[in-house]
Amino acid sequence: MENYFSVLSRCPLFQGIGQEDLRTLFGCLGAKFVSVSKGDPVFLEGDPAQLVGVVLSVGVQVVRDDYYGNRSVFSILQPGESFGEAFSCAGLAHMPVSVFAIRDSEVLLLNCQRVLTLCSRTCHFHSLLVQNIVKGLAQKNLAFTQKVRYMSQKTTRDKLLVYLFDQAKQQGSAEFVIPCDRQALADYLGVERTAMSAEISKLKKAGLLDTKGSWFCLKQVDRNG
Amino acid sequence: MENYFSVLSRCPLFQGIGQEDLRTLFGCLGAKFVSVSKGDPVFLEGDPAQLVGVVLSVGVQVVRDDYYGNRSVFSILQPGESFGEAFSCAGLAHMPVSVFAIRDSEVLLLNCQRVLTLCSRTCHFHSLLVQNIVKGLAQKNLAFTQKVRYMSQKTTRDKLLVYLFDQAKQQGSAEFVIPCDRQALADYLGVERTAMSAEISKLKKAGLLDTKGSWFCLKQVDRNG
DNA sequence: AAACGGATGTTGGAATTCCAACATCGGAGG
DNA sequence: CCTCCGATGTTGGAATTCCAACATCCGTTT
Repeated sequence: MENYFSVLSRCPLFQGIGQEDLRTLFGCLGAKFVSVSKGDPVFLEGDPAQLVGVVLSVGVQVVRDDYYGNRSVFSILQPGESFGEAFSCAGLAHMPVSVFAIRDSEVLLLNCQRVLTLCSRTCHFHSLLVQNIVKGLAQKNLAFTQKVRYMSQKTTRDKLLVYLFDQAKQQGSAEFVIPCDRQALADYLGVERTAMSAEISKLKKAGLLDTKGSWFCLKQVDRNG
Repeated sequence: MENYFSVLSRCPLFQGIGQEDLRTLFGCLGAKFVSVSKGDPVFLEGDPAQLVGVVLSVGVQVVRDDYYGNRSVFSILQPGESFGEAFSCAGLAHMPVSVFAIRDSEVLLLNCQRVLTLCSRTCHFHSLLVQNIVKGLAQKNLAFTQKVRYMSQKTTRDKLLVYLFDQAKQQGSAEFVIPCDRQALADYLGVERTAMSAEISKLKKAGLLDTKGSWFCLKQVDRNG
């Protein structure tokens, strides 16, 4: 574990828990450090859904197979990211996805039930771990809620505008910087980059906004006139 | 609380916790039963995000205002449903939405921090409550993940097919029943009902599936020849 | 300064979706 | 059996999006 403390300390799951406490916690929870060879699974679809994993070194991907067995890559995980908690915490009996190492990798595995069922001597950091898991799940919920709201808008223009209004509100100013480039924004909103670009131009010409690079400025519209 | 035990016992948040245990739990957590008059807020946007609410009687809605103050209804909550946990658990400082009673209503309010921070004498049902919260958040995550995957498909046809393949897989059979009518499915997938209807017809004619009402049957396609 | 490359903007025709209007089906009730 | 009505399917033109190809801008390198 010593080798990975720098990763663990940056992992949202263990935020606020010191190195010594982590050691205690892992003992208490029966945490396992596992080496996975390139191409081998961390777990397979259909396995009991009880694990929460933390990626310690690069090269772990989540894959799912459709009804006809066509495999698609769901996500590629970075060191410090955790996986499996949504499935294990949702009470699913079986994992609906598989996780493979695409290189020789190390992962930390925790038993979700042991994490959530509190030990008799309630240690502070165990409670912190639960709060961190809850926080992560809740934050993903909020992120999903927003994304779905944008994607549910009918037109490219509306998706863009709802997103920009949200940014303005979140940043508390009609003038703000978005955290991604045009291509990433288009992908996030589920629209064509070029169509979005065209809409941005129209909005500019209509005097509704100004933008340069990642900087945007929404112009107040008189809605009563 | 006696009046509402039937609602509370059906609430996912309190699953597996008996009436007597609930009484103890509510005492321990300082739960508050609150009456809200029609039109009054349960909480307002900008309030500290620390509450988890449970709707006890009909008439509670979540609203949000955009950057220019235009109000839109986010969702209407049914008795037994909980609200606010995503915001309070995500560590937001302030509520990004308001919750209003649209009729005289009763709600139960819990302090999220007190729920997640375990009391020194770790009672079993307190742990259960935490697990139920985590389960709810995790299940919403899974539901969102699916919806986003469907909505991210480019065409109506692909959205529909990915959804149907998922259903087949989830129900373990090429023949299955979906839990909603055409209009609701179209809304869920973010497509036009009529466009979806047209796609279904095409797929039928192409021999790729059969359907009647909520019953569907996917035809195995020989992908190797 | 010139060359280069990545990000962004523009354009036009093909493909798709949207929308309204209407057709058809099938169950509930008279 | 008939009528009604909601759910579903069909259709055609308008609107939008998609896609590829290309233009422009701008910072970096040589």
